[in-house]
Amino acid sequence: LVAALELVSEVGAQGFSLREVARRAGVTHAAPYRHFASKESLVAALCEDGFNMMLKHMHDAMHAAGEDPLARFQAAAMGYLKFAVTCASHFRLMFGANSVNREQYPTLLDASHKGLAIVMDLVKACQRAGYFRTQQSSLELSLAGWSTVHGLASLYVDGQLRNLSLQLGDLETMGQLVAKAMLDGLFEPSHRSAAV
Amino acid sequence: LVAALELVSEVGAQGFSLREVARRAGVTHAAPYRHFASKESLVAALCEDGFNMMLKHMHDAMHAAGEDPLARFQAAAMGYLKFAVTCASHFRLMFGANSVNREQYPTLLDASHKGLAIVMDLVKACQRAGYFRTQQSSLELSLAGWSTVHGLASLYVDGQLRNLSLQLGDLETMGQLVAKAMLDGLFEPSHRSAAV
DNA sequence: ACCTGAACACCGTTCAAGT
DNA sequence: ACCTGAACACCGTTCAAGT
Repeated sequence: LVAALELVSEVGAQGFSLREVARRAGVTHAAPYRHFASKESLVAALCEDGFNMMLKHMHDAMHAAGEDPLARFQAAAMGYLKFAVTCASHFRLMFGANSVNREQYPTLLDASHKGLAIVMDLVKACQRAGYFRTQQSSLELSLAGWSTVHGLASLYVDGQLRNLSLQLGDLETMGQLVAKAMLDGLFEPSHRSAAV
Repeated sequence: LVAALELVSEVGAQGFSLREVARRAGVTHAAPYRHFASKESLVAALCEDGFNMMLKHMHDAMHAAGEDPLARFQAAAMGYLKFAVTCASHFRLMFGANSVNREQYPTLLDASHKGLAIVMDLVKACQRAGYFRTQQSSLELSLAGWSTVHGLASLYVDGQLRNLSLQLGDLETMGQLVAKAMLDGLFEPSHRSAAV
C-alpha cells in the first residue's frame, strides 16, 4: 500500500486520482478507504513523507559538510534545493496551494516545523561563530534565509526560471550565486547599516 | 462572463469547477465552451489577470515611492507582497503546481516575464546609483532579490508562517525585516567578499 | 453568435455484503 | 481485518439541436 503511494508520486504531481492509485495497487476503488479516511489524508501522508525526505537531504548534506557552521548552513541550503529538484512532485505537493489542512494532521504539522527549527539552529551557530551579524535576531535572519532558498526552489520547480538556465546554469549553480548574494547582501558597503 | 471569473476567484482558490462557474453565470454547464477552449484556458485567463494585477501593484508602489532607485526597489518588493496577501487566490493560481502550461498561452507567458524585467531594471538602476554592489551581475542580484520576496510571499500564503506572526508581525513587517537582511547581508563585515 | 440538453467517461465517497 | 460491487452526486468535455 505504501508501495502504491510511491508509484503515484512518480506520476503527475496532482490531478492524480484515488481510483488510479487503487488500480495500480490492484484493488478496487473502494479499498483505499480501509487505510485512509479520505484522499486528503493520503495526500497528507505523501506530504509527510516529503518533509521527512527533505529533512534527510538537509541532514545528510550537513553531515557531509563537517563541523564548520557556515559550511553546514550552506550545505543545508543546497540539500533543500537538491530535494526540490530531485523530488519535484513531492515538493509541489508539500507547498502547492492544493495542499492539505496541515492543522488536521499533527504528525505532518510537526514535520513541517522541523525545517525552520534546523535553519534557526544553523543561524544561531553561525552567529556564535562570528560569521553572521547579530544586529538582527536569529529568527529574522532565518526567515530571510529560508525565504530566499524556498523562493528559488519554488520558482525553479514552477518552471519560472527556465529561460534563465542558459545564462546561469542549473539550480545548484543558481543556488550558489543566490547564496553569495544573500550572505554578502545587495548593498555596497557604504550603504550598509552600521555594524553592531 | 468576465464578471463570472471574478466571482469565482473569490471562492476557493482551486477545487473550483467549471460547472459551478456556469451556474453562477446563470448559464448551462456547456455554455463556457463557447468562450474558453477548456477549463485550463479559463484558469490561464485568470492567471493572466493575476499577473497584470501584480504588475499594477508593483508599478503603483514604485510610482508612489518617487525617483530614488532604492526607494523604488523596496516599494516594488512591498507591492509584490501586498498583492500576494490581498489577492491570495490569484497568487496561488499563478504559482501553484496546478498551474497551466504557460507555453501554450503566449499572452500569459509575456505577462509572467514582465515581473523579472521590472526587477532587473530596478537592480540596474540601484547599481548605477551606487546603492548596490556590482561584483555580481544585475541578473544574479535580481534572481536573489526575487527569490527572497517570492519565497516570503509563498511561505506566507501557504500558511507556513502562521506561528511566526505573533513574534514578527504581519507580512508587511516581515517584508521589511527580510528586506533589511537581504540588503545588508547575513555576513559580518569581516567575512564579506572583498569589495569591487 | 450564443445557448440548451442529453450523453460519455471519469471522479470521491459511502455502504451493504462477502471471506 | 480487508476487500468487493453497486450506488450517489459530482465533474470536464463533446455534440447535435435550437434561436
